[in-house]
Order: sequence, then structure tokens, then C-alpha cells
Amino acid sequence: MPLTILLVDDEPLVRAGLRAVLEAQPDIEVVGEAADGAAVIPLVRRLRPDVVAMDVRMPLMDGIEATRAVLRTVPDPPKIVVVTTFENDECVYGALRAGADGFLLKRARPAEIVHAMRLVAEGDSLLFPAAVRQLAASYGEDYGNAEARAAMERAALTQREEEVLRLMTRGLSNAEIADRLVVGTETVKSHVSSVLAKLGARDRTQAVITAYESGFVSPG
Amino acid sequence: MPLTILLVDDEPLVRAGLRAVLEAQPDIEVVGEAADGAAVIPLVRRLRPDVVAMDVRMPLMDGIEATRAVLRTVPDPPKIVVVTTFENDECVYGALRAGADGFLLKRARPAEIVHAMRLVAEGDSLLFPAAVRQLAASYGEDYGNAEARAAMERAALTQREEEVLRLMTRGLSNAEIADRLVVGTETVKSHVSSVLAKLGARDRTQAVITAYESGFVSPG
DNA sequence: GTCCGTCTCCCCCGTACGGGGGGAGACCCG
DNA sequence: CGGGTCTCCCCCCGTACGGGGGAGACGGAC
Repeated sequence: MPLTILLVDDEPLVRAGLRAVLEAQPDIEVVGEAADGAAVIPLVRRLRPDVVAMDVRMPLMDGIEATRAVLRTVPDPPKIVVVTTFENDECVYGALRAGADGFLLKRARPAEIVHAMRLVAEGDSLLFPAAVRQLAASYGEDYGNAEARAAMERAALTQREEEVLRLMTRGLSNAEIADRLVVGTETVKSHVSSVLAKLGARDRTQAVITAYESGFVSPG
Repeated sequence: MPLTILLVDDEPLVRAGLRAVLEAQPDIEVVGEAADGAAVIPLVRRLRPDVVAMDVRMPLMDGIEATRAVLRTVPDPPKIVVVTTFENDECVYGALRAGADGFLLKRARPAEIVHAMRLVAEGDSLLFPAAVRQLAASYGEDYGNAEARAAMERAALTQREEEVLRLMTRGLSNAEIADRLVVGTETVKSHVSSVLAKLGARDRTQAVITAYESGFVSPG
């Protein structure tokens, strides 16, 4: 039986290209296409492809959400290969974390694309060699959401404010932070207020989110 | 001039082993050793090694903190190779994010270790091939803080609760969530309350933190 | 049929939170 | 010296938040 593949990409041109490349192989069959992540789950359920080639950047639901959704909701889910244009696309990382089995550059040569699909279908996770270095490099840059990182930089928090923010990201209340820093709660409140103002956050939750998104603190 | 290396590992045996392997090479010189991350910065400043071989798990200051510290405080910092025992060591990921240039398994063959040091010194980031797959697999497992992940699993949130939590992690208020889900704010409050109860969180901020730490949502 | 879980909505109530002010001492730097 | 920044403290005040408790509707499980 052939290797069945579902293509998910908002650009018809890309889908056509992938289809052409893949269907040139006698043992590979493109069983369906979707233009957005939102449409993926029912298609996967119905078509039960071996592999989903998933674009990361799509209008309604991006590849990361879609990957997560498929893996959570579909029993015995297909392998998922994330397809992207840029080697250092920050989304790739999120997709891998969401459970993608590999990723692939759009500019890869046809033979490489075919090879990647076969490898993944066989259960091999892969990180495309040319991109591994870029991926590693992006780690070095202290990965994070670009806007959030910009917000953190613009913020230019003082030492004390950074300290307070860090404690906020541990889930401490103002009173607890005051206790920890051996200052009054009113002092903490004033620090918190300037942190919120500088980060453009409405409340401490948004500030903590920005801290995570910017890489100011990292999960784990 | 030789390739200079600083060894950082809490186990003398491991340091001895690395030293033996590396110094067998005529062009490699181990210029120093440290037993803990806390001692690294002054040593790096004084010895100015080309590469630091850094254990991830150490008593006082772990390899992640140490890596971050070195890269932040030392001008023109050395390359840092993270050394670990386990392929799926969760710390590895954090170290890479902290700016490590590569990682290496302790069980690697001597030739591989030497090769890795040379590669990194030449400016090549590397992810050791045998470990790449493991790393990718660990992505699939949805990397995150173990306790937080356990908390998320124990929580067993309903579909709606997950949805609400996801919107909380976008920084939305109860009213905004209600608006988004087209339900009443009281409904949202009730969902939020059960999310907090299930996650053992005191407030929405702590819930969002757990969500990030567990990998329920990922920065980026 | 009954039971249970989920989703929905409602009430009251206390408080931690956050906004908006003002003010004071310490420090560095031009 | 004055200006700026950082730090800390205090006030009032409104409200979003979270706890507690209750309840109807739907669905699936038994």
C-alpha cells in the first residue's frame, strides 16, 4: 500500500508543488489538501493519511495549534512534518514542541522532500540537516516571541523591577514578594505598577506572559 | 596555538576521563577544571579557554545558570558544550536556550568527543547526531517542568476548561474570555474557578505559569 | 429509567489588585 | 550645585477577581 500524505498550506502554489514532487513517486499518494489548520482534523479523521505536511504560518489556525489539535484529538495520529520557508522560523520550534515529527524547508530539493516523508513515515524523527544548525543558532539567540522580546527591551526595567517581575513569574502575590524582598507591600505595588506600565501589560498575568514569551524566564 | 578547554563537572572521574581523552590530542590542551558552575566565571576570565565542557547537573549552580552567566558577563565568551549523561535530559534543552553551542553525551566515543570540541571551536554549532532524535522525541513528549506537567495531567481539564485556560494564557480577562466564547462572565468565572482548583493554582497568574511550565502552551 | 459530568447561569461577599496621586532619601553625573 | 534615576513609602478608590453555594439543561453511561 502506498504512503498517503495530506498537504496543509494556505498557498495553492505550494500545495501544487508538493503534490507534483510527491506524486512523481509511484509509492506516494497525496490523498488530500487543506488550506488552513482549522480544516485539518476532520480531514485527518476521514482520510487517515500516514503523514501530514503542515505549513506553520496559516491564517485561521497555524500549524502549531493544528499539530497539537491533531495529536490530542485523533487516535493513532499521523506523522506530522512541519513545512516552513525560513530556516530560523521561530514557529518551527513551537511546532516541534507541539509534537511534530520533523520539519522541512520549502526550498529543499525534491529528492530531499521525498526522502523526508519516507523517513518520517518509517517512524524516524528528523531534523533536516541544513536546518539543524540554524535551529541551534536560534537557541543561542535565546528564543522567544519577537514582539514580547521587543517589549522587554523597550521596557528597560530597573534591577529591582526585574527582580519583582521574576518573583511574579513564580506566582507570588504582592504580599509574598514584599516579604521576600523585605520591603513594604506598598513598595512592591509601586514596582509592580511600573513593570506593568513599562511592559504595556494590564495586569500581572499579562506581565508574566510577556516574561515567558520574551524568554525573560523559561519554562523548565 | 592549541585548542584550550575548560572542564566543568562535579565528578572528578568524569573530568579525568575527559582530560585523558582530550589531552591525547596533540593540539588540544585542558587548561583548567571546575567542580561547580559557581566557579566557572572567574576561571573563564583568567584562563580564556576556547571551549568550556559543561556538565548540566551540578550541586551549587547548574550548567544552565552557569552557561547563561558566562555568556552574559564575559566579553568575547568561549564556546560552551553541554555534557550530559542522558540523551533525553530535560536540562539539555534549557542549556541550549541559555546559549550553549552544542551538547555531548558522556557515553560518546573518544573520537566523537574530540570531534565535537573541534567542531564547536570552529564556530559550528552541533547537535550530536545520536542525540538529535532523542531531542526531537523529547519535543514530542512536550517538554516542560515535571511537576507542572504532572499537575496538568492530574488536573484532567475538560475541553471547555482547556479552552478557557488557553485564553487566560493570552492575557484575556474574564469578560474578554466570555466575549470570545459567547457566554456569560459568570460562566467564565465558574470555569476559571475549576481550572484554578484543578491545577492547585491560587489565581489566574499561577494557572498561566503552570500552563507554560507544563508545556500546555509554549512561548512563541 | 436513573445517575453523573459538563456546560451554562445566577447570587452574595471579601479582598487583593491596580490606577492615580504625592512625597522622601540616596545616589550619580554633568 | 541642580537634575535625573532609583528606591522606598503612603493615601484613596474602584473593580476585577476568586470563593462559596445553588440550579437548570443536556448528554452519555449504567
